[in-house]
Amino acid sequence: MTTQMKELEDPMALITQMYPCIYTQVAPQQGEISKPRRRRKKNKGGESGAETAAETAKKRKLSQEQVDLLELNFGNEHKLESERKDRLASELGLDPRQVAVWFQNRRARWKNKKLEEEYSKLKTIHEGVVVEKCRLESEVLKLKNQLREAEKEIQGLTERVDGVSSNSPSSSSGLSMEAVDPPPFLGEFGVQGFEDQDVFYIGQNSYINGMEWMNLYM
DNA sequence: GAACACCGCTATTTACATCA
DNA sequence: ATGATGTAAATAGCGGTGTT
Repeated sequence: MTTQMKELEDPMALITQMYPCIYTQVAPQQGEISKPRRRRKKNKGGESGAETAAETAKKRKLSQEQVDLLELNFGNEHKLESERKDRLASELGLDPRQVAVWFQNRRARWKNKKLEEEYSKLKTIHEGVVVEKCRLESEVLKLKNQLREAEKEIQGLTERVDGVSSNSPSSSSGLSMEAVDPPPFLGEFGVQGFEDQDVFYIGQNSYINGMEWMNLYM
């Protein structure tokens, strides 16, 4: 087995997993038992009917011209009907069987190439997704930190308000925001018109204060 | 439905070319 | 010169399909 084919083992699994509908004919479905192929015996030669080395050598390696014409035909149509096979064979001075074998091998090479292309495409997409995941995770961390800060702010404000109201019961009519720093946690979620108050919008035109929001959503 | 031929596919072998 | 390695051609075995 070549190194290229070894490299394809994982890609195949990956692609099959991601596109089961596309590659069902390529790889066995999950749960499907792939029969172990019976191992082929080596033909050590010397049998009756075996060709001489010279005859075998003569058959080897098609000429560039033959390959060019075969490639041209393959480019037009990957499948080979018997009529076209016979015509090509006579044009090229080859056995129809050789033409069929050439197309068979060419299809296998083409398929391998396609799989490699598909694999590198999926790999690129996967890398992008991983980067995006990292970005979102750090965003989550950042937001959690912001939330923690907001909690502290709310806690501080609550304590100060409690202190003020217990010290001067006459001022129970409302908060005196002059003494309080603007609540930073509203940030980009701040509601127009409520910039100076610790309120959150919870939809349907309802607004609640920070502690209630915390109780609801934390 | 069994037997057969034909075809395509995958895995493997074989022969050759190239390179260190 | 030679062994390792890659590649193309060829083969084996299997399954699917159409025909008789």
